[in-house]
Amino acid sequence: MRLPSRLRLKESRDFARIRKEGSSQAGRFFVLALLRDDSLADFRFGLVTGKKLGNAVQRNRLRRQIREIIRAARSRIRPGFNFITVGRWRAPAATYAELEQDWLRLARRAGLLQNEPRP
RNA sequence: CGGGUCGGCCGGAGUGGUCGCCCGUCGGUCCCGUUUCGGCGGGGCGCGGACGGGAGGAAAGUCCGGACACCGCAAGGCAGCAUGCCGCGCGCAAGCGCGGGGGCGACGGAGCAAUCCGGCGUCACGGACAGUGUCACAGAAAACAAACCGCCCUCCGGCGCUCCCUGAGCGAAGGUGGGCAAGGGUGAAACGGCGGGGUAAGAGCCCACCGCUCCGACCGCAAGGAAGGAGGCACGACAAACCCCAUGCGGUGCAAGACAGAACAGGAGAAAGGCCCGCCUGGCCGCAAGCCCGUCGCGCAAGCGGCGGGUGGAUGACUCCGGGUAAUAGUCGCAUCCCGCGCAAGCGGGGGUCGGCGCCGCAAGGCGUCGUCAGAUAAAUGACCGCACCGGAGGCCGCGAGGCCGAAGGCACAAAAUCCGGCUUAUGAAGGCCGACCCACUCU
RNA sequence: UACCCCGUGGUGUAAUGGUAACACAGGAGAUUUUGAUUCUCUCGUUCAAGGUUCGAGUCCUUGCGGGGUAA
Repeated sequence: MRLPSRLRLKESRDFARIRKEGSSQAGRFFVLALLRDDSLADFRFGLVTGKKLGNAVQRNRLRRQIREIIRAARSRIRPGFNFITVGRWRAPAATYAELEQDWLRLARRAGLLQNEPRP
């Protein structure tokens, strides 16, 4: 399953809108915020890795790992959502398995995941 | 010769599988235009398409300099800033390399000491008789000489002492005038040091040695050094205080700047006033709006880099420099025309002209290289799994020396953002080179 | 990415190159029957490391940390 950058949220007003009007779930390593948008055929997502998380190398690495988690779960993500994932300060020290477990738990609780994979 | 510790320098991180990200080219597919129905052109893409390419030595910090762009075209002056021993080399500059000179520091040696010599380390190392300023506390005195305690002489004084007692001699405290700077002690720093002579006491007052200042044969391209002579000493420190001298620098920064589309809103013409990115000499003038998003700038470029072999010089290695060889040169800039697509910026293709440099050829004309292939923009270059490597908790075998298995964990610092040169800081595995020290061995 | 500022007790501010000062807060003590008030004492690597200087919070260099601006 591919994950091109076309699905990325890039504009500041999108992020602000989701944080203001959407709902959010907080876990050990991430904060997941999402907002329904039925005009979308697919979903769109944004990533936030603030300066508290470390230097550029650590932030880039975390972002890639989140991207990989979303790519792996893409077939089960319900369409019609904009969501953003914010890294928390503990995340750079965690392993990939820990990050994936935490993110999936948040996504399930937020109702982002469906049980049956989409074709 | 071997081993070890510490420091410096070079060196930039193994391998396989599955999946993914960004850019380019070529396909595939859908749509649009056109069509002589074969195609052609363009645009889009969600294709589990193909091929090629895809972070660093510091990409970092932003401490300097340059390119480039704009601003008043950049001229002069003021202000401000930067640099600062000498020579050579490289460089546009910042700066770097090598050599030399001088200062300072601890150490070693000589000497009674002052001081001198030596190698090592280190230095932002122009100027303190151009001027101004500062030097706290302590101390008598802190920058130009002076004198608190003190030493000495003269005179006054005279409560004391001695003697052969109407007298004579000695004389404390205190005071007047004068000479001196040895000693005291303070301080970061006190107007030379040590020894001798000299003197009422002293003093470079005189002498030897040393230091200092001036002159200086001679040496050196120079910074500077210096035999010798003279002066008896006068000349404190701070310019990373103001400053002076010399040299250099216009300012702002790719969010520079150019353009396109869309959106938005009134007012005015003179004057007042405003603007021109330190100020002046000097100019200009409708105001407001201008974010974001998109296109360009933006990477086929610099006489740029890499590989192999050999040589001379400097250096501790690294490295740097000189000359030669490999080695062979068709590209660049600007203007302009045509076609297609796109709302447009622009993109793609083609033609011709002008200018510049270069190889081959008489000429028309032709030619070809080891590479130059990061270009994102909420920002690509990775994720996961395995094997290597380090690591050794713990376990097993053995009488023992020792051998075998092996978990956790680890596998640096850190990621382009307009480009380039330097500086600084971080880290630096394996392997290699150099220096200092220690141990062992051999020889003397 | 580029540029510009700032670092002094727990907090907010001072300090011509010469003993780091003031207020509030905290702690201990005194006064008071107790408390408040008042008084005394206490609390510092001046962000770090080098350098200049006799002497550095101050001057210089390099780092570290924080903040700001970019119609």
